[in-house]
Amino acid sequence: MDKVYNHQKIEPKIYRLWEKSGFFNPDKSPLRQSSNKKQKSFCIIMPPPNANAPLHIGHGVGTTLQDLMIRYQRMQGKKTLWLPGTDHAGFETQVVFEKELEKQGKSGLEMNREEFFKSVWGYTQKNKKIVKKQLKLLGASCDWSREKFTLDKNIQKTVYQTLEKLWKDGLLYRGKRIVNYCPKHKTAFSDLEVKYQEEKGTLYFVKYKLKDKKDKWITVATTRPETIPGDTAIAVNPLDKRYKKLINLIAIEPITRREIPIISDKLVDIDFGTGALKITPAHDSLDFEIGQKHKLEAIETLNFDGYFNKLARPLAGLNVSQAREKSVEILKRNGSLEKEVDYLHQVGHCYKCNTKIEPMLMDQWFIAMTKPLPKTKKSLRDLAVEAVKNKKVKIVPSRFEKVFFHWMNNIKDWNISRQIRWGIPIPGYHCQDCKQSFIEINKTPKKCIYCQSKNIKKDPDVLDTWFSSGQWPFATLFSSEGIKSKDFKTFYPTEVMETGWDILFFWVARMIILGIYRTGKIPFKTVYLHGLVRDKDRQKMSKSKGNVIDPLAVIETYGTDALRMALIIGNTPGNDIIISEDKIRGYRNFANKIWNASRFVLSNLSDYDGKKPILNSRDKKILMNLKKTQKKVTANLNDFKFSLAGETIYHYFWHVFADKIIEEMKNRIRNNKNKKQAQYILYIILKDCLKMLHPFMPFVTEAIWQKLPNYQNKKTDLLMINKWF
RNA sequence: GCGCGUGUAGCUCAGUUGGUUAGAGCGUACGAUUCACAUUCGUAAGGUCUCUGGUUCGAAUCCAGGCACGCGCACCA
Repeated sequence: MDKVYNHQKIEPKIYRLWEKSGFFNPDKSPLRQSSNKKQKSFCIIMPPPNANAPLHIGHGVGTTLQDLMIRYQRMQGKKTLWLPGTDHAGFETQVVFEKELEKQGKSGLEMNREEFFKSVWGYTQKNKKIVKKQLKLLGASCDWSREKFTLDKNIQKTVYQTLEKLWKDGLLYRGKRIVNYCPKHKTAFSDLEVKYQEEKGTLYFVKYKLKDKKDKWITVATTRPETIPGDTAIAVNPLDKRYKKLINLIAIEPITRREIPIISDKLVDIDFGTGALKITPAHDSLDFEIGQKHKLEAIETLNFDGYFNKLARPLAGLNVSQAREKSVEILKRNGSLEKEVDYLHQVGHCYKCNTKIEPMLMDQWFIAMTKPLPKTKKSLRDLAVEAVKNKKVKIVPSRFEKVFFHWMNNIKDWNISRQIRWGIPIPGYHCQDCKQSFIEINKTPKKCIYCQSKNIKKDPDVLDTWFSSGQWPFATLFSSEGIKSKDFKTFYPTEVMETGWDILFFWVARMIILGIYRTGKIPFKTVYLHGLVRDKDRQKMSKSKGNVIDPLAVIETYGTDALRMALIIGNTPGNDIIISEDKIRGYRNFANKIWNASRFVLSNLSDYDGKKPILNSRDKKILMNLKKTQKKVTANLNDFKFSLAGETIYHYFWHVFADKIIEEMKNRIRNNKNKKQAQYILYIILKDCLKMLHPFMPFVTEAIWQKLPNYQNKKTDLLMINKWF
């Protein structure tokens, strides 16, 4: 054995050894056969990394924690499956890819749909390979024979079937609604993709003259005077005494001079501004809601390219900020502007490019979240809330359950269509005659299912990525046989979903919703939410910020085991962690400590026969203490307290075993005092420590295990599949 | 507005249902070392556990409130 642990030399060899054994595959693991018939299964579906970039250190956290659980459970003798895969990540990937093109001086617009799709496909395939290589470097013991991609044929088939089911159940509908629209990316988003930022704005108090009542007016407060040409009413609260007499009168909109009614609706906040609200159904979601109720016209004055059209007359051809300036100018000139007040408010921005989101009226596909399922009184939301409420799905840490309920209570219908090119196409069709839309997943329809017209058009949009990844837990296990497949029966519901808290709504909630809806069963029993890795300035790591740490570089310098340990210790669920090189170096030293302590023990076992000698009470006490440590580590692992488990074994190995026990036994062996007992104790503790350490630091422990003497043929070849205590 | 989190050693963070001298990594001081390991060992310095009050035999831990920072959600136009 080398004097210093050489991770660069050993880690690749060990991974090859594991892969060659085939034991990552639960069907081939020998621990399975040696256990009783009612063997429990343990399955984690890996959150699929986006196939658009190499992994960053944040992925390292998830991968490490999952591998830790998987290795521990595998050693517990369970039929253990960790299923890997990657996500095509629709919008995310398209953005990254277009940036790449830009760097090369190209543009995605030069390509037609097929060419574009093909080049992105190639791009993701390349990244998939990199991701896979990185996962292996991290020591991931996942079953590569079951690897999946969100665009695999079978996955897409499952996704389509779910879509069809939703359609047939009346939960998927085509509707013209206000959606969040990014004028730069020219696509709609769900509510989650909008980031609100506080901004200094101006609240304009605008006078609308009353028709037939000279010199009388009603004043409304608005931050968006440029939308005035889209106004189709003014609304006041029915309880507002100030305006009671004005209800049902006609006001004159001050830019294009149209006549609009004054209506009453209890959604209007009496205390805001003047208590009178201008209603622009086409460009505001509350206004749209009120407009629907009162059957108001929705005048779409803003085009999808971000410029106003001729319906906004004097503002036509201007973008939003230009139009705002111009409208204020007009209002000032004609005496309609009562006053301007500085105003701090939250403005929605595109989470990717920070462009201001425009609420726009668009035809999109929505999933009804609060509508009852056929023959039940329960909605998709109800099913998910119920599962978490009665602890069928447990969230760790539990405080996120509150957050989950809060979000669920406010949930709105989910817009799943995206006006981009990379993703799973929506199998939707629009009839040009009767103007109705429908879903058809099995064939290309020839005519409209409603009016039989042959004048139908394929929907050009793709599905929100989260709609497909929201089905990941069962889609990955379905293979081609769906709900009857063997893997699905064996491993679903899966045991743990390990992911970051930042995608609790985006992903976890949707998996619970779609999992229960499609299979009737929860997708996983426990959700473990790890913290985000942040840099020294507490910034979230992201490629666009350029502050990512490349795990490859860290692994090369300090080794995977050191990195893993640094990511586990001090990392508690739901709390973010800051990773420092010093910490990683510290655990590199620990790996070396394990190596050298083992080297010492092994070099002193040459004349030992492996038999258990009679022990005195002092030696028994030492072994009792070992048992106590095992119990503590086991309990912590069962309780998702990985940091504590890691600290416990770290402390025991270094400061009890190496510092105290080895020193004592060293003297006894040298002086030939109870030498056999000393050798026995060293051997037993080392062996057990390697087991305990293996889920944390798989490489160094396996490498040493391979050098352990094999007394009475009792040693299993690979530590990886050795039985936990 | 509603909700959540954090505040522990110089720095970054742990602290398991309240229970002896509050821990880790790095850093600091002094010393050791051909004997498994300088990626080492020993010793030490360094903490009013954010503040105030309460419950308790006992509180970093539970409760109430204050201060500071961070975050999530929300149709206040």
